[in-house]
Amino acid sequence: MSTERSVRITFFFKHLEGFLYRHLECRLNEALHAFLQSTYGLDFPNLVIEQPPKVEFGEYALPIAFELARKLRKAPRKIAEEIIAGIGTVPGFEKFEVAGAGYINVRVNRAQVAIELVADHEPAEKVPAGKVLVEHSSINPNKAAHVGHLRNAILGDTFVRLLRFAGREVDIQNYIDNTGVQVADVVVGFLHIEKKTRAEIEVLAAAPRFDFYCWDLYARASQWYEQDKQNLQKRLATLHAIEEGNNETAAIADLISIAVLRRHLETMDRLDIEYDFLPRESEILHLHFWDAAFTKLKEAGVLTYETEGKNKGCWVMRRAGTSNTSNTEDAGDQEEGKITEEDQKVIVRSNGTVGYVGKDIAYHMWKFGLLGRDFGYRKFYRYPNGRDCWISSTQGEKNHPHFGDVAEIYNVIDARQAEAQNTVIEALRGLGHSEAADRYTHFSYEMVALTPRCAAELGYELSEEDKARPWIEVSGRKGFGVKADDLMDALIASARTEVDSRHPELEDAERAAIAEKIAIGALRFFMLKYTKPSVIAFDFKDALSFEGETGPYVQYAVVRATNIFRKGGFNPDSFCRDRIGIASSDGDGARAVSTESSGNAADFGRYFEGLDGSEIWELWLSAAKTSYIVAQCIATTEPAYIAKHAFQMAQLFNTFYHRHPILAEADEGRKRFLLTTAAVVRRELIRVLNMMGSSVPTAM
RNA sequence: GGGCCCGUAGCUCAAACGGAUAGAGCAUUGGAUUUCUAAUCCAAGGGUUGCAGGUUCGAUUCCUGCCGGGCCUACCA
Repeated sequence: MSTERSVRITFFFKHLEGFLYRHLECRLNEALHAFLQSTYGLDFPNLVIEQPPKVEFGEYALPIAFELARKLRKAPRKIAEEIIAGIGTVPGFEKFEVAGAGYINVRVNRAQVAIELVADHEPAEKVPAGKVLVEHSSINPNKAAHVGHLRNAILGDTFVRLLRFAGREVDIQNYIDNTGVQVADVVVGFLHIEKKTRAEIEVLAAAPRFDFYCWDLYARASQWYEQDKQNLQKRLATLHAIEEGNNETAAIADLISIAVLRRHLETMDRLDIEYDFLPRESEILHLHFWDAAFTKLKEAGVLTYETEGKNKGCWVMRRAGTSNTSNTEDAGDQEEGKITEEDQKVIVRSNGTVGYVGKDIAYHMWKFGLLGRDFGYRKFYRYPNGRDCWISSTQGEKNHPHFGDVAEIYNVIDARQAEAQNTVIEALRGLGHSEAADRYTHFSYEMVALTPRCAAELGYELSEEDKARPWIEVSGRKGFGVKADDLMDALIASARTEVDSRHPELEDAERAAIAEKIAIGALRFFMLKYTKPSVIAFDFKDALSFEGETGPYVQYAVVRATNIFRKGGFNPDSFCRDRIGIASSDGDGARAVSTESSGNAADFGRYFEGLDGSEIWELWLSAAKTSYIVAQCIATTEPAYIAKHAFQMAQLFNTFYHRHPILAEADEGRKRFLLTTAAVVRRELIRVLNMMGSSVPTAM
């Protein structure tokens, strides 16, 4: 395990460039991998690299020696020593040391990381080929969006931003189910309960917050069905008329769904959430996507025709998650591929109509470019920034962007639909598109429910049983829930009260703008701080909080950093460039930035020494982790990590801010170092907030 | 009945791949230099990680069983 070998190993590093946390981790991984391979002939496909519990232990920790102890029949400490002796030097690392019973703690070259950060130099990544499609929101266009939809849209939009940060090209789609029962119910409400004419509905649809009107009407329609079961016939007739198209009822349904859809886009635009394309179920129907899919599904034997039992006359497929590996003894008795009734999912009903899973299969074949058909496209909505959002249409415009035909898809859909999603995946697999199925991710998350207390606040009467529940599910049918716009209004009003009392000197418009940024920042952070499998039991008290682990806490850290530069007469955005600017042209910052003047990046090493230095280093380290966290978020489809990261960095910054009065610092070199620290952290915080879809107010 | 998810401090949540003393926020209590500083900072108390086994050098994490809760399980979408 000579150094010669180490040098040779070094030669094969794929990630020679980069000194940020993520690059160093990759390089450490490769160095270790190569060493274990060449020395012990062992291959570890996924080596564990941890983060030590405390920064004093270093930046990385390797528990590998414990794992090797058994295989090599040696003490872990001994193995750890061997590895350290054999691995030699790795660029960017300063020291490997044995700790505890056999950990290898790894220290990085702090100054080198700092130089990289100051230069804001992120080496070009090898980005996987192909486009990514993220589908999110997908709100039924029959009533106002509520808190549950906010969670969906915020998760989806943040994931899009994370992917784009990682260099991926992303299409954002919002699937619109405009021909289903939910829309039919509102149509029934207008035509049969309120007995409105088309002209009257048109007037209502043009009024502000038409979706709120529909919210109530939808709940009334549900009640109306319960009053008299005969009324359900109206629903059925309406549904048929809508699916059929080309009639007055369908036209009214279209006008309603379009108006509500516009409201949804406006609501989401308040959160800076945009879409590229809105595929609608009506086009999946009218452009006969299903026919094309049906033929292929039959040919591939994915669908089977039932000739008896409760699903007689239906085309069914195996429900995902049910086992088709029947006991071998039984196999002889049963026909090949026979699915028990319980495990059957009806795709085509006995009356020949297709259910939503079938339509979803066709839609997903289209997404991967496997259907052989395409939508028509027309422009639908223009965002304030000038970008267009397109919608599906039977007859489209000639020139339109190319949608679909993507390499990977992520569907942001709540956990209740896991089985349906998995059934679509299995259908793709059954069609022989395993590689597509493997790149199909159901981005599953749990619902937003309301705490019993919150429900009571909203004026709902609760049974004793309900009061004892941890949460109560939102129900559109009952009109039970918190509307997205109402929540945003409440947040803005609450933030506004605070801003008014803190900054009476500011103009009204500026105070309004500040309150809005705080409100949106709070909301987005709130929806992101919970991990996906956690049900959010919504409560106004938690959501309206602007202190502690919240979005405004992070925004405030940035405002504080900005204040330092303003008071000091510096430009925070160009501060780092001005420090390092001239020197980094030959690509190697470490050498190029010499120690010609104190306060240069290369000088930073000494400021990281000692206890005080280590504390500041922890802040730099956090700032260096952004791309690492992003990669982790994408790999685990978990945006919560980015919120956690933002909070932790802000927390470290606030401590730093409190401990070091920067502008009062007498030592010029040290002052510049502290300013650079603030500039770098500020930049990273803004970057991370942008990924979470929020921006920073001018004052707080 | 079957499938999926959850159970961690008084409350709300973290702890990717099994790893070092299980961490935050809120709430409670006590403190913070007229400063770039209070939407902030520091400190204290608070834990048998639902229960019982198993695997492992090591389990909040993996396996089995039980207890408690949620969701899915329509010729609805």
